Amino acid sequence: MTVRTRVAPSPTGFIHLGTIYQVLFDKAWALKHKGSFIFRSEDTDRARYVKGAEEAVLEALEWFGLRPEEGVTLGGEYGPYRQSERLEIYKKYVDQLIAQGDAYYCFCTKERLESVREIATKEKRIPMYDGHCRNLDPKEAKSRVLAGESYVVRMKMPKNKKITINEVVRGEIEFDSNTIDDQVILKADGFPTYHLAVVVDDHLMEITHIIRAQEWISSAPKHKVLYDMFGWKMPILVHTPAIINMHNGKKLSKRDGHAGVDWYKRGGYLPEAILNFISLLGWSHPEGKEFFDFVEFTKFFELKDLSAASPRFDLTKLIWMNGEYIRKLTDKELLKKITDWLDYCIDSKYSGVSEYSTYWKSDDYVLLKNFISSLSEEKKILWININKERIKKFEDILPLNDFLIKETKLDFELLYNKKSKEDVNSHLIWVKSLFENTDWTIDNLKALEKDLVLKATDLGWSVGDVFYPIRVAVAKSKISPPLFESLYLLGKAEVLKSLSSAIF
RNA sequence: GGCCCUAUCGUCCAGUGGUUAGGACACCAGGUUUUCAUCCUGGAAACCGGAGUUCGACUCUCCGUAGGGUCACCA
Repeated sequence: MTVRTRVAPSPTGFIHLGTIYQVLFDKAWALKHKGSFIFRSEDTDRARYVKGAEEAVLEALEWFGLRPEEGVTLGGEYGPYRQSERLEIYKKYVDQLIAQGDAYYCFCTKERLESVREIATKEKRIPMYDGHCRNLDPKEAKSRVLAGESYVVRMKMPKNKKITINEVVRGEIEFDSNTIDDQVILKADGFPTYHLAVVVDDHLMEITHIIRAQEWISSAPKHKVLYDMFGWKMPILVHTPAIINMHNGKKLSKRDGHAGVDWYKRGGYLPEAILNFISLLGWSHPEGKEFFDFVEFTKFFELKDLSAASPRFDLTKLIWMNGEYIRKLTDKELLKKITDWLDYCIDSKYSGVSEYSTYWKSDDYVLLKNFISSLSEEKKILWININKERIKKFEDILPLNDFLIKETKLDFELLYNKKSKEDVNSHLIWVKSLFENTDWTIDNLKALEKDLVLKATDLGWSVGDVFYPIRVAVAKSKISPPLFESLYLLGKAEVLKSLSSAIF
């Protein structure tokens, strides 16, 4: 039996990190068994449909290297892969269920259903459909349908039955059929609901393993009943842990800025780092390794090793891991990625703000881009090199390079730093004259740096005291990337200008 | 509230019927360094509670408790 897994997102335009998390396992499992991973679009909710959303999903999957083998826009033998194009198919199976007496027409209005729910809630009962149309005479119902009355179709949930589903991670889970609603399977607009469509499609597309988020566990018995009604074999069920937002303890929702893939793209996270990190949520490498790529993950991953508990999603560790991945890149690779990332940020219309980032609306992207293109190849590499071990995600590079890309203001108090104005002034005047007589090459500057260290000892100053005022005068901050490399990149004219304005 | 799932350091994961309960991030301290960062060394830090089974339970069972999920003509 060929393994076939699938992801079936609703094309709403938002790509949830949880989808990627799920796909990681779907894709890995299919790959591991030389099977196929399928992308199906569950676009049965016309109200939420967003144009271009399917392409966006695909693009995101590709960014992570989790490309489906088959599906929407990709083609395959089991199409169409868009549920809105499969209406006739669903209709056929709905009719079958009605004919079998496993489903029935329901003419209840939304208002009636609402009031039923309301009363139930008030009386502290479970808000469920009251079965008003369940026992309507099928012939009479049919004639009302033919007469043009608006209707939905509901599945006839059996009474007083134990429904048992088998789940790979959690084992057998038992449900009481009386606690499960007569689910609507066909809506008034002729579209199926998720429950019907997913069962029909998974069966027809010969899906062998349903790997999806754990919030679906409670709908599994509904699906099980449908499979039984059709006389179909249910695929193997696997439920991945829900990712919990550690700030509020709830599952990561799209209201949480960092739930969307774009947030990571924009912040400058590497897809391979994200993948590595999330694969460690609910799973661990048998050898205890922390760093591994997707291919290695696929090799070691087993569905049964998945944890049943829901992990809290701690960005801190991802940030650390992303930094590690950045440092593994060559200077050239990193430079390319940073420039691509800048282009992405500049081109993107996105203007969201986030509690985790304050740079998203900044013009700094353009300034930095211009700065980089103004550098010679040799300077570009030097620049990336001194930034590499100082950033954990690309966006960190913005504040770090403030003084290189724009006018920044000098804080004299910071410059003097409890020393006398006279001492600092005379020191800077002296340094300035040294710079003036220096031919601006990196070698000369590094030599000068060495001289200054020696000079400090002569003068009986601490080495730090010698460099501190230069750093503050030029970088306008007491922290900066390596000083002389920075001076070199800034250029002689700018450096002298900064020193002049620091001397009074 | 009904139903379902879950429970080891602050966080993510290991772990065995008898262990000094292990690793990573974060944190703290020290070292390297002209700042920051990187890097190195060390430290603090956990088995939700109560019964039961057992010679012995963090590990098995039950009951609590807590957290999460789900109860739509959304998926």
